Amino acid sequence: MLKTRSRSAPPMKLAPPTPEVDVGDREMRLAQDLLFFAYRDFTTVADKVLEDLGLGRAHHRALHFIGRNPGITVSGLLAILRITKQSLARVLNTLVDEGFVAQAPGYEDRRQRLLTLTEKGQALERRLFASQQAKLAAAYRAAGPQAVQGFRAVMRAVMDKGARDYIDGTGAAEDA
Amino acid sequence: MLKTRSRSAPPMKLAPPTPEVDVGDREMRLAQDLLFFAYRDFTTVADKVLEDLGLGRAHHRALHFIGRNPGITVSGLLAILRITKQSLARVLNTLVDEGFVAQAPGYEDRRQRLLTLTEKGQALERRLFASQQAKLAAAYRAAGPQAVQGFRAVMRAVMDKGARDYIDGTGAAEDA
DNA sequence: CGATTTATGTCAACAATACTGACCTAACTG
DNA sequence: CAGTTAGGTCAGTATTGTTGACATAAATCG
Repeated sequence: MLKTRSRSAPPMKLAPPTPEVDVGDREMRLAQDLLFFAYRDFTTVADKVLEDLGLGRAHHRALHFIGRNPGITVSGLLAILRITKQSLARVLNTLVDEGFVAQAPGYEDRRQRLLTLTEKGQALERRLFASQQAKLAAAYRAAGPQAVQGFRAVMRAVMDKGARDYIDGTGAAEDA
Repeated sequence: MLKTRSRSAPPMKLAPPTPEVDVGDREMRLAQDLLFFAYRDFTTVADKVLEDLGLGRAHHRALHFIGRNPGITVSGLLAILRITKQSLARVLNTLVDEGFVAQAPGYEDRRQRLLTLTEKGQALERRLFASQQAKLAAAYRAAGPQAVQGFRAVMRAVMDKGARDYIDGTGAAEDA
C-alpha cells in the first residue's frame, strides 16, 4: 500500500484501537470482523453468476430455500427470509416469469401456492451452488473436520432459536 | 377433494430436496444456511440500537472499522469495505456531521484525512458492540473454546486472502 | 348457511445502500 | 512544471427492503 513516499514518520498514535474492557472483548471484536468478511466474500462469488442473468442476491436466496424445501408455501418462505411479502413477490414473480420456479395449488388447502424449482431453476441453483461450494470446500479442507464441527456449533449458537429449529428440522420448512 | 379439510393428507413429494451429487453437498448446503442465518441474526441485534439514531448498518460498519483502526485514511476504509467512495461519503459525512467521527489531516501527506472516533463515537460503538457481544459471548460459551477455534479457522479460510491478511495484521488497516 | 379469518396478491410510495460517470481541488512526486 | 494521487461532490440509477391500503378466493366457525 505504501509505495515509497512515506520514509518513516512515527505510526502516530491518535487513540487506542477501540478500548477493550476485558480479555474477551478482543476476540469478540475479531468475531465481528470474521462474520463481516466471510459473509461478504462468500456471497460475492455467486453474484458474478447472477449478474449475467440480471438477477440479484434476493433471487438467489429464494432459489436456495425453495430448492431445499420443495413444495414450500409462500408464507413458509416468508418466515424463513423474514422479509415482507411485497419484497418477496417482486423476486418471486421474476423467478416464475423466467421459468425458474413453478407453482402448484396445495390440494389440502387450495389457497396455497406450493413452490418448486423447475428443471431450469435447479440448473441455476446448482450453478450458483457450485461457485460457493468451491470456496467452501477449500475452506473446510484447509481448516479440517474438527474445525468444521466447531464452526457449525458456533454458527448454530449465534442464530435465533427459530432459525436453529429450522436447521435442525430436516429442512421441513415451516417456521424460522 | 371438495370440502376436504382432512388434516392428515400425505406430506406430498413434489421433487427431491435439491439433489445432492456427493456426500459433501449436503453439508455444503447446510453451510450456506448457517452463514445466512447467523449473519442475519447477528447483525439484526445492532439494528435496533441504530434505528433510534436514524443510522443504518453502513454507519455501523464504518464506525466499527474506524474504531478498530484509529487514524485510518479514507482509502484505507474503502479498501476494507469495498464500496465506492460515493457510498462511503454519504455515511461518513453523516457520522462527521453528527459528531461521531473526527478528521485530521495527515502530517506526512496532508491530503489524507485521518479518521478517528470522537468520545461520542466511541460511546456509540461500545453500545453497538455490547448488543452483539451478548449474543456472541453466549454462543461462545455454549459452543466451547474448542469450537471457537474451529469457527475462526473456517471463517478465516472462507474469506479472501486480502481480508485474511487484514485480520492477521494487527489491524493495521491498509489493504483488504 | 353466513360471517370471519387466512393465504396470497397487487398498487403505490418511500428509504437505505449500493453503483456509474463526470468533474473538481489540493497536495505530492518525478 | 506536468502528472498522479487523495479526496470530494453532483447527478442519475438499481436493488432490496419498508409501510399502508385493498382485493380475492378458499377455509373455517358458529
